Amino acid sequence: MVTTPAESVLRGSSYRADCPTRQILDRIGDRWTVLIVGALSNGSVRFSELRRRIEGISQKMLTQTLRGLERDGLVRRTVHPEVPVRVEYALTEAGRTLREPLRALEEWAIAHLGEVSASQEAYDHAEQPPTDPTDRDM
Amino acid sequence: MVTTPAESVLRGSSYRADCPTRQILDRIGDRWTVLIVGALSNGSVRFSELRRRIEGISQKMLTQTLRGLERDGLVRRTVHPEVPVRVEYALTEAGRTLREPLRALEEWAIAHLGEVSASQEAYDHAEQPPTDPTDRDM
DNA sequence: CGGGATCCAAGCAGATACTG
DNA sequence: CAGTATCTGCTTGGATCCCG
Repeated sequence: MVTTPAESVLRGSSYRADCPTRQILDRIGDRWTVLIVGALSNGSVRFSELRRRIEGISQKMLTQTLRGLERDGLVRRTVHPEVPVRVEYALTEAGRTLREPLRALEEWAIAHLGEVSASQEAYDHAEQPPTDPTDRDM
Repeated sequence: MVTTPAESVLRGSSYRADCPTRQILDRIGDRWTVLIVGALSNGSVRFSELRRRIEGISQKMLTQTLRGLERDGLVRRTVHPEVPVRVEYALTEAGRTLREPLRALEEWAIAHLGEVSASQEAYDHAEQPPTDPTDRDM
């Protein structure tokens, strides 16, 4: 089995902490990042609007995740010094490029969530501790 | 660009806990799942080999994550009743289809990790608490 | 060798209260 | 409105021991 010298995780090579996938997973692998990127896909959104859109996210997590995205250069934060402060968030160019692979993942999710759920149910249903070896059927 | 009426997260529609992206994120959004799928991309791998490949994963997390993948129908577990027990893990058909979107994500990571890191450094460097307004230089 | 069970530490995340 | 700060609970995950 010839392995390419590329540091591709998806090829099965041994990878350490410095592998790209690992890095990016630490960035976007959390619960909210991908959802926020999705919510910003169409353009600038205000903080409170964002909060309403994502529903379930706490204000702390929203702020924290937005900070992370801003730090990564994926989201741009714009403060409008108006009467009540207005803050807009938007994807940067880099952030916009993230939409594509994320969309692919979403499509996979939509296409396969059904069988995944079915598999889960089957798995959970088939489980019983084989404490008694004499009763092994089913 | 016409928007489809689909419940697409990446279009910015409001999404709740039942949105597909949310579901799939709860599945593969953890630290190890994607890495394990990557490690299994080329075929069956034994438990201990898997553990060696991923490096940094504990036996508990490996077992736990593999169980989750098995439950989702993405990984098949095969026990060979040999002298010392041998257990092989392999992707199922559904699991193999996951490689594509994951590969897209990995490619994005490779292509953009540089600028992300640069952005992080710039962000971290520009930060200092403006506690004293009279001392604003540095 | 593969993995279940337990114990425990650290980090994640929610609720609340306060600021500009 | 858009945060920051703190306190705390819960989950995650590592280490260890033991079993088949």
